[in-house]
Amino acid sequence: MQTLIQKIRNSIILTSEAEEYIYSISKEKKVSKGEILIRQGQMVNKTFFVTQGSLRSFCVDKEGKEHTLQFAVTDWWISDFIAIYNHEPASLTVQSITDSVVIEFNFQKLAQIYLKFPEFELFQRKNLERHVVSLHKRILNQLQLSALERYNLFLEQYPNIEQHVPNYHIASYLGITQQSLSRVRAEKAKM
Amino acid sequence: MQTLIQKIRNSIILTSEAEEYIYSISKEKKVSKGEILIRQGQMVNKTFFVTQGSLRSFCVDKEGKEHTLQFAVTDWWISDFIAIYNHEPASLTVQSITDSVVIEFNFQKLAQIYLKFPEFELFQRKNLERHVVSLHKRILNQLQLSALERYNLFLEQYPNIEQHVPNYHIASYLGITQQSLSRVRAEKAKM
DNA sequence: ATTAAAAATTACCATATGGTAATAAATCTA
DNA sequence: TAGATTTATTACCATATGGTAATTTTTAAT
Repeated sequence: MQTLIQKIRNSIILTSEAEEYIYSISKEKKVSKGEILIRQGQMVNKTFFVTQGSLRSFCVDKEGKEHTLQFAVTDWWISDFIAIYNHEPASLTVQSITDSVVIEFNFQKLAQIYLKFPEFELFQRKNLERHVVSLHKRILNQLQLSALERYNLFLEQYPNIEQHVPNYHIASYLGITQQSLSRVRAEKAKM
Repeated sequence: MQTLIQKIRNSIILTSEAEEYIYSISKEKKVSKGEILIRQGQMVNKTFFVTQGSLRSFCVDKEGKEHTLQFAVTDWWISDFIAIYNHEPASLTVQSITDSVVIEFNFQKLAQIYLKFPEFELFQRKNLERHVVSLHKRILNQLQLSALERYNLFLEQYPNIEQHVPNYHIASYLGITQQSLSRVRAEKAKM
């Protein structure tokens, strides 16, 4: 929890009232490997801040194949923003990849923070700006890089995740099959 | 310009002082087809709001191939947010696809609006939230849909753009070559 | 330590998409 | 309207990635 508070203080001045409010609407939660926090098809009203471990969000297509939208490691937020924004059932599943610790927020209560403590608008705008930039980069990478290049970039961006995340999850993030990733890794090893 | 003012009023209460400030930091600009507003490699300090016509942002990879990140039609913003956010030269080119009218903002002056008129934080947060959701969808579509499915979705999302935008731009947005798009269209026509 | 389960690799062939090039169609311009 | 230019299509073959399935390796459980 201290890590989140610190993160907030990096953007804005956090009053003790606001800090108290944050504590009042959140709770720390230990989740074990494989546990599902948001399930595709169900209504979503939670957002999670990761303090330990790693999680991912993914959708399952009509053929049953999984596609990973996001990996979340320490200090990242994860939820199904599409569902929350559109007030519709989750199109994503959020699952813990390792034993993890998250801070769970009720989304509606979290949304009220902007009314009660308007300084959080700035905090959130900064978060969203950063997020938009990383999504733009992801899209450009997907458009112009080969599977090998995308994999190398992934290893740079998530230097420690490889030990914890099975390759087929990485493949589903990169937009290739696990077999293709395996081939890519074999080629890479040769070089 | 009225369309932007109206858009702002949909989110927040716009004081006359704020409205005046907006006028003072912006200028309407007519741009003709093919004109380049931001050039890859140069420093960026402008953001554009489209009131008429359509534009696109794209990068050119090492082999000279273009990859379209975004199409912007009436009521959309376009710039190179990666460059602005990271204070680095443009990685994108922003080009007018048709004769268009845009409102040009100096980005630094626009950024000051949050200090002068904090209500704009809410306005921008809403914009960014909507944008994040559409980017999440785009990534999921890219991961799970075939070229044909992505093309059909594109036609739904940009129902009128097809008449104005050459197919090779659409192809570069979908992540395929123009020849592949042509094949996809031929198959589609058969059905 | 042994067994079972999960994950990763490899091989084979299938398929979608890419690249080059030629042609056709559409659009622009004088 | 004629000619030039741009855009789109098509054909051919090449290549990257997908799908199925068998095998090996790693991890987890008893």
